[in-house]
Amino acid sequence: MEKMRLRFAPSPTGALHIGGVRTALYNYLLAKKHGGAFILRIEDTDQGRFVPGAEDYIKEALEWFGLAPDEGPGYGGAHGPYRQSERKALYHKYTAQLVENGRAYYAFDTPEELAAQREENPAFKYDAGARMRMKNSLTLAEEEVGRRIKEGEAHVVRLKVPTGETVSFRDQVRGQVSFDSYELDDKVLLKADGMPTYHMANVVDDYLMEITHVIRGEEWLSSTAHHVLLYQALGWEGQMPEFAHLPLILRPDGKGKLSKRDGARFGFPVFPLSWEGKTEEDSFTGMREFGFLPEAALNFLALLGWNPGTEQEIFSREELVAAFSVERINKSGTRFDIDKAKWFNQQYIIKADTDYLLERVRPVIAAHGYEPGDAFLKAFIELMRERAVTLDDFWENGYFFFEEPRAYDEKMVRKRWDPERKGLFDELAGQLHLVNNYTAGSIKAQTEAFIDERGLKFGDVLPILRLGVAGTMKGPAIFEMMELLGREEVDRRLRKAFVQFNELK
RNA sequence: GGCCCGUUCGUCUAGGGGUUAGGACGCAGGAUUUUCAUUCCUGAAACACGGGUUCGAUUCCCGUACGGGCUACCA
Repeated sequence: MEKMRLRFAPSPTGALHIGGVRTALYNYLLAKKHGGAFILRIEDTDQGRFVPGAEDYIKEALEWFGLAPDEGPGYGGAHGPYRQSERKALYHKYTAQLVENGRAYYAFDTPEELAAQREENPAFKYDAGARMRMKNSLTLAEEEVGRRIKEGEAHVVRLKVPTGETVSFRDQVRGQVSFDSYELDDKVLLKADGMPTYHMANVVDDYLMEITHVIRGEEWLSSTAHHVLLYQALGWEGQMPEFAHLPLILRPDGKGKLSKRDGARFGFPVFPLSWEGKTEEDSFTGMREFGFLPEAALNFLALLGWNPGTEQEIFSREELVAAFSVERINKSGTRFDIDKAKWFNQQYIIKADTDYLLERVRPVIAAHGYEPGDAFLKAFIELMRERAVTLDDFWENGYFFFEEPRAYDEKMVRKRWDPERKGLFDELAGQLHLVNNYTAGSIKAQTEAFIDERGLKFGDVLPILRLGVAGTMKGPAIFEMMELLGREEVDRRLRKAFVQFNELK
């Protein structure tokens, strides 16, 4: 069997959203499963929508997820160039061939004229029924056409869709899909600016790059009929790739496909990495910056529209490669569920290697101005990992490991603190300060002895220590926390807290 | 509007002519942890509707409804 070759072909029009990442992932998984190649192709044929930096963003995002392409701009490969803007000559060659064979034609109708047509008739389609009324090489005399082109008049090349045919193809996700050719319009193949449209470029490149399988979003399903027609017109039916159209990723409320705005609208990231747009409206927080682990995000994404047929939920990239199959891709649209994504992230944080987490938590803490040593940070991570859903939570829920509590949980202080007992607690603090060997075990033993001796209950003392040290009732085991913080720091915090508790009361 | 695609708990899904319709997230309750979280247990929660076909349909067929996509010299 020939080598499998799959491509991910985004257009550099801005940040790549999560649906695009999933498309890339599925392409990657299928390629790797069969020892094939995963190719990145940049579809930069729309000069009006080109956004500088978008290509780098796409590459960085893929690499963050561990989906580095085998071929692509900057990655090498024998089928380049991998930017469509650098392949213009190819598209010209094949469109010329199509015109010559009578499968395409030149059209001189201006955008304004077409707009006017649609104004008049909103259902207007430039198709077999309309083309003989338009200004093109089918209706104009040959000399006239030659003259216009020679004089540099703006023109496009359009596909001449045959009449009376049924165009059908087998989609690997949806099965047989058919269209009557009279439904199909004469798509523009080559634009007036000399760039190809997606339809032309995608067919030419997939053929030239020997792409065997096309996995893309469902938004392409309708135009696949045109692509099939193009393969036929070019004489490449035999080399036509397999198609698999993925269900769309829907907004959390199910109203339409997920779009750029939805991140801001629903308050969570729908992009892999943050993006600095020209305006605030055009800037987004990424999953990375939100505190997601790439492995977790990838795992979550893989299960959005595909399932292994088993009850396994947690998959490493390697396991995904092994388990993936196109047959198990779902047909229906899928909503982006941030709660599930967070759950995956939490699971990954709990199970991650400490050293791995160390490198990811360090910057989170450093962002707040603290650069503790590895030993401290590792101990901190072990204490906090079950309490963090995102990497940011290490700071949010554990900042008191680095600085004094910003505030005390007043409600709890009022509930647990008795001003009469300040002396008693000062005494306890004093005893703890003097404990030999400041470890969780000995601090605990000393506290227990104190409780016993004074006829107290754990509930009288532990919450007070916790509140004094962390300010909150939420957090890791109190004695472990105290050990990590150290004798002097704990003593300072406790003394200060008891004074403040009296003021609060 | 036209064409194409879809429809199992709130969400992601398994399943498939006869099942107590299974799992996961979330939610509720409980156990463990004298906090929180984790972990474990329990619970509520679904086959869009109408016709067929069939001894029997959630499952197959046809409609309807609903949802989505496309309908650009955007991808």
